[in-house]
Amino acid sequence: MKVRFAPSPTGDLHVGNIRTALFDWAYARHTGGTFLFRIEDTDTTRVTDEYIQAAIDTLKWLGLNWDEGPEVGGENGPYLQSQRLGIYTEWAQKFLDQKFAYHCYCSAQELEAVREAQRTANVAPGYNGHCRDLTPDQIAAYKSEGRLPVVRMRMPDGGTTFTDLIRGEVSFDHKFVPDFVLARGDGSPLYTLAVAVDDVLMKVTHVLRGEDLLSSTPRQIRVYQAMGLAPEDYPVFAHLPFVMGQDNAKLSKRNGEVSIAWYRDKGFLPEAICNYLALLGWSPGDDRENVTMKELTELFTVEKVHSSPARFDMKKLEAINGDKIRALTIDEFLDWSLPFLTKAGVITGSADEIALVKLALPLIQERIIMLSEVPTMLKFLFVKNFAVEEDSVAKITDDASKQVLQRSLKELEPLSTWNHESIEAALRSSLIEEMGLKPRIAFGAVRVATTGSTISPPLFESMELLGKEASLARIRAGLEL
RNA sequence: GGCCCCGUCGUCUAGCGGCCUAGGACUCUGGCUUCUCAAGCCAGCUACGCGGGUUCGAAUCCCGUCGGGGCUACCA
Repeated sequence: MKVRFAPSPTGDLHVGNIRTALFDWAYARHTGGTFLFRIEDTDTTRVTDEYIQAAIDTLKWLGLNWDEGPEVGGENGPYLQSQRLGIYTEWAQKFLDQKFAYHCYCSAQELEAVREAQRTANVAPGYNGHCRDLTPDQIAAYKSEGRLPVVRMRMPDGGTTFTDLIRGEVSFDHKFVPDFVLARGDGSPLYTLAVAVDDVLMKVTHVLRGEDLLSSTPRQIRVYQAMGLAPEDYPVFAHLPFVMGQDNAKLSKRNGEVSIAWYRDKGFLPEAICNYLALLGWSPGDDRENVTMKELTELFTVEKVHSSPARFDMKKLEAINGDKIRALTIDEFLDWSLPFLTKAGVITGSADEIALVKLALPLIQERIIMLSEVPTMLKFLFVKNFAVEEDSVAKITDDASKQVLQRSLKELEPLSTWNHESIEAALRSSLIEEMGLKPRIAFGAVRVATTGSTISPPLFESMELLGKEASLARIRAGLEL
């Protein structure tokens, strides 16, 4: 049992690609089979080395490790189609020799004219078979014109029926599957050739891919036949439903970010992304939603995959990400947070800073949904030139607030033990009990003065970590505003 | 246009002929809790696209219809 993920990196891997990769991976792991990763870079005008590397990095970051493919190798390599060109040429020639395929000399303009005519005549579009049975004279004539022929597969009469693991039996009448091109005029292979040849040569048994490829399946099967494969040896197909954007269109930059890099920068955890994506078009069958990667491999089966498309919902992803963050141990949370803090310039990475971060993280673990919120939440602890946020200044310049700060200062200065219990006790008895203020009003003023914002981690714990000296200094500064 | 796929709350889904006056999660609304923001707890809103069958009985099976999507490349 071997499952493959074979993207064509014409851009950054997006949510749909990743969902496919995830299902491929989970299915392989579930069955104890092999997960093969192959790069389909036959479209040299659109695939770049950068995108290929990005695809590799993305899969690694997500934890979707592969058993065969780039970097890890394997006995069926190479795993970049651009390095396998000779193989495709060979097969194309074999198909030519066996008359399964033929040279087609039609020009792009001629083809377009045929299609145009078909459109207006309202008949099934597709290649009209013009070059199927050219005479030697005709061929010679085309050659003398300098035309470079493409290799075109001859679709036999009849039809193709196959059983899709997700959709059941699917049939195509060959009247609607025209002869298709295997190799370009310059000899380079097309997807239809390379994908089928590689799946056979790499001994792939299960093809899980996007439903956009459903109608190209008869063509792949035709190539298997031409390669001499017995029907029982054809790979099994399962066409995954789309992941769509909010407005029912395919996911794009317009309706939500699609690049996985964006999610990583925002501070989404790989496990949250995988968990959420797993729920798009699949469910364990009960009410479970929060699953670890390990549980996913245990629970995942293609039979449970839907046939209908799903819409991507950022809110749900965020909710799951929040859950995953809360499930982290402090050390894990620390490891994930540090890069965000250094990148934001909040800390430089010294041991003292890291120690303080570690003490502060428990305070914010249940109040954030993305790691990118960590720097904003903890900035007040590290900032050198402290200043109250512009929007919040007005909150502490009124007389009532001044009185609160004045009194706070008076109560806190003499404290010999500086921890959240002693701070709270001092402030509560004076501000709330003696002055008779509402907690949210009184503590709100102290919060703005010490953290610089109306939103912060719990106040007394924050002040404890900030330290007595800094806390008092900020309150004094607040009084000057 | 042709071919193919799809159709349960706003969204993701459970449901595979009676357990469904349709369950869960996210969102949203209201409340509780509360030092802010969260988290947590409680409550509420809202769905089987439509029309015919089959059946004692249908979200579940069949047909039609409408709607959405994909493909229709010397892209994948």
